[in-house]
Amino acid sequence: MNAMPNIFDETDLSEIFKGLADQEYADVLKSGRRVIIPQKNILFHQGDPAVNVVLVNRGRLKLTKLNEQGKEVILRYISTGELTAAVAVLKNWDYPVTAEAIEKTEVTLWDKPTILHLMQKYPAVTANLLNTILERIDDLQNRYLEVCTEHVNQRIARTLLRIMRRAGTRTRSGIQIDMPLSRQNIADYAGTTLYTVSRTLSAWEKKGWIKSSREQICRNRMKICYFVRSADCNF
Amino acid sequence: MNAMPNIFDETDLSEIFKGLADQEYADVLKSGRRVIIPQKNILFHQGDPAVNVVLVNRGRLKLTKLNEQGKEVILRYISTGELTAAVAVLKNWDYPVTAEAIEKTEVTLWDKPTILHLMQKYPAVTANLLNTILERIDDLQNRYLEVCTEHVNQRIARTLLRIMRRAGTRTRSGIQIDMPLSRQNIADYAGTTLYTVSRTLSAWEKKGWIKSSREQICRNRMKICYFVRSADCNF
DNA sequence: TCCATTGTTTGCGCCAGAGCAAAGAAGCCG
DNA sequence: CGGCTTCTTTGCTCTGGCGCAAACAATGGA
Repeated sequence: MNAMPNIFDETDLSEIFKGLADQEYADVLKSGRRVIIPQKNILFHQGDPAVNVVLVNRGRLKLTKLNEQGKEVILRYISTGELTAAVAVLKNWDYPVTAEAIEKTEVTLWDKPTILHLMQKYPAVTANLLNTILERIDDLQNRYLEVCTEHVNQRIARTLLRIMRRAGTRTRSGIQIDMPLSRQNIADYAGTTLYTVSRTLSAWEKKGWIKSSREQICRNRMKICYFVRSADCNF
Repeated sequence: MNAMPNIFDETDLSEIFKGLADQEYADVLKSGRRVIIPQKNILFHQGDPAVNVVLVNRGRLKLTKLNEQGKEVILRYISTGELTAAVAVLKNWDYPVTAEAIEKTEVTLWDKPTILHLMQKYPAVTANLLNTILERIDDLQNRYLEVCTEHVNQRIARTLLRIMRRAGTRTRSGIQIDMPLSRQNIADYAGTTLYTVSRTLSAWEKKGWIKSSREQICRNRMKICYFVRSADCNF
């Protein structure tokens, strides 16, 4: 019960709650089930029947998709206040992706009957859900265009900028990504390889465009931080 | 007025009308504006303010997206009975793509107030709209994975299969694509180049996997047909 | 019928980027 | 502190696929 104030603080800006009165979203929240997922644990696997719509209250999920040969891409990171899996649940699909917690993550889960009920009770929930989905389409279309038409270094740059926009904090020397992000992760996001990412970032570092390290500014296991002086990155 | 029976015949299976009574969808249809777009004409340009939701009554639209350097991809073909532009209109965006009629095409257009009104009046319209959008997300996610992880020949094969699934008719010798489809189109859809597509198709033709020509089976200007013996295409 | 236009094929060269291997570097744990 | 694990870097090689150029093929219009 004394956890309630935190809940509101942390999910205050959530896309799903826009337009709801305080007590309404308390209702929405408490009709869901709260779960803590330890770092590196899987919330759901690609191919599992889609049961729950997911809201991230705290932490971050990585959504990945595998092809038949076992090659992987990162479709998206889901950060605090964001939703995922709505599409699959509403359509009675299997999850089309795998969701892994890249840090200790707290989520709220609603099963299909519950979310349908909420959508009916609070039209704003429907609208917000729809909005979320529409943004994702736009993002995907853009990234599809990019991966079809642009060179690897451009895609890597865009990947960094995208991630910074959603997980970056300003510091004196630039914008810092504060989540664990390996070269492999960047490669999976940009549709390239570990080696190419490493070479590209090294080159940029020599040019002074970025600074990458494992220093303690990021307090995760990997402690990788990227600093990008935005003036030099005019993509 | 004597056009009305045709209207119903041709749009009968439309995704937007599922779950509506006959007179209800008559109402939906007639609250839209009918327009004929000649072959090769543009219905809307990427970057224009998104005004109308579009239903294709007859014919086919090609949705393309350009990047800053002028390189193009085909995001989708919109065939008879299918919708497009709902996302952009609902979000008050500019159209994120360009829509061109690849044959003489008849469409119904609804502006934002009208479509909102219809969505309110007929919940089935909302549901069907949402469904359409969700299918598109899934398709995009799959294609994004493919373009990131698969080789060109696989992507070309998938492109053909995808287009055949949606614009193919069975014949004695295989499945025939009956819409104008150039090597460049296939390239833009698969994220590769004209030359690579041509070489790949030539190779497949030598193997007897496909037959491509400009014969009169397709009665469009280009008259290109692809026959694929499905047994040999186990992608 | 002939010419202009539009689409297709194919030879050739080149290079961006993949992939392997092997050596660092950083963090973790006992 | 030392050894193990995880991540990163970089040299080297190789090739898939791009892109030009030029010839060829089909269509449509005058």
